[in-house]
Amino acid sequence: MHKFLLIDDHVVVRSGIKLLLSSIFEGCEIHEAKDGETATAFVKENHYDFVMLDVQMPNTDSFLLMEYFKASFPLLKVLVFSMNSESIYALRFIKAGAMGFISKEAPLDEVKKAINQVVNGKKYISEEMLFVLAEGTSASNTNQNPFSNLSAREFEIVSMLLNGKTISVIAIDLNLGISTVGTHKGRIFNKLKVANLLELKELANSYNLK
Amino acid sequence: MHKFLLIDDHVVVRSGIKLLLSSIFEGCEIHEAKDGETATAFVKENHYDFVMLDVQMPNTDSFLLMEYFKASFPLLKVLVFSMNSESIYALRFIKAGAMGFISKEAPLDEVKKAINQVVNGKKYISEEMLFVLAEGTSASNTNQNPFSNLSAREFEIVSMLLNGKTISVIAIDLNLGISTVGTHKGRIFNKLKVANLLELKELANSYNLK
DNA sequence: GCGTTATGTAGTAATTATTCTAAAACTAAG
DNA sequence: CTTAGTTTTAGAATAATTACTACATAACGC
Repeated sequence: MHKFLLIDDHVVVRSGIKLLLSSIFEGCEIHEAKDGETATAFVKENHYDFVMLDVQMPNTDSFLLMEYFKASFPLLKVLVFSMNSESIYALRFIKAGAMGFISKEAPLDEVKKAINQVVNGKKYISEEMLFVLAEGTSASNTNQNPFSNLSAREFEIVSMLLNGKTISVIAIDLNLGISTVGTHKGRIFNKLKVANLLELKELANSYNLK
Repeated sequence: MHKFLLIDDHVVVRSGIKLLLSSIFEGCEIHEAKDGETATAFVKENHYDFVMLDVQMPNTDSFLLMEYFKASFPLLKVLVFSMNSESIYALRFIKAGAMGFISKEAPLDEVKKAINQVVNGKKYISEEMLFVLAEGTSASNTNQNPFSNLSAREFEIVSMLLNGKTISVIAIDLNLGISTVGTHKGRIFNKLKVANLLELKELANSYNLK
């Protein structure tokens, strides 16, 4: 009989997934954890066919949790699902050993497919994810951290941007023309594939960058 | 027979709620809408016992949707549910005519209670909500949450800013002049005592606001 | 070494954002 | 119903940012 662990802080989400799982795997056993602490307690005591892990939970760093799972239970299959389809996260989770990554916005068929694949020990990566992965690896890029592709100057400017400095302030600080800093900023945004400061900040946070 | 409308962009959430509703109201009819457009089409064609409305959806301003419901179908009962338990939203939705507000983090019993109340034409307000309401009305307004000092429009714009939208995009979205939005933004920054978007984001995060 | 690509630098033009001011529109209190 | 305060709205002027182009160097691949 199948045995699953659902990790998500929202009751309704858990109910939804539970319903879905029950419909696919008749009579399966499903445990629910509302945070990382509960989850770790569960995995220590049980053997699960697979674990569904939500990305965003209060009081829980789900990426850390993922790493813990891989370190302590290397055979545990983890399917990560996220509110935002943000593929930035996806890549990191896959690299950290997740068997799949699916957005909560995905159609039901897609979710089912992902679950089935993972339960059968196959990796699941969505179309769009594949695309992003291809982009990322094609550039002979074994660099896990996108920030390491920045030049020294760019990195210097990134930190200042992350500290809330505007390009004109940065220009003064570094004795550069405003448009010079602007050019750097544009190139930084291109390299990191972010559209605005908030996305930059988010990306930086996800890499524990200050 | 009961007839409900679920408005939420996530399939799993809808499944969860659907399951819950079916368990309470045997044989009820449930329609699902994944965005505001679909939702408005539905309410025009049907009479619902009540509507469950998610706060955060892409391509949809749920607050605007709420106002539209109240304007066009004053008798329609709306139960708003939100990812973040933050009551700032709650107050605004209640003021705009929602019959209740419930967090997705709330225990199942609480959700059931809320649904039952609203279906029976009673308002539902949770314990913590009541507490906050009391605080808000008391004269000594040492409001813990600076965001509650924002006007409705300001609040609307803050959420959009936090979603990475620029002033000009917001202006188009809301059919306002660019300088209007700029004025709002300036006042928001003053009220919240932040100097830039990153600080705003940080403040918002510290109050668990999205 | 030589071509190619990445980096650091700006000027100029176009686009966007901010500030200041102020008029309606609305709300609440008297 | 009037008045005082708040909110929502912009125009105009100013300021800041971005986009595009350009060029000199530096680094890199073969």
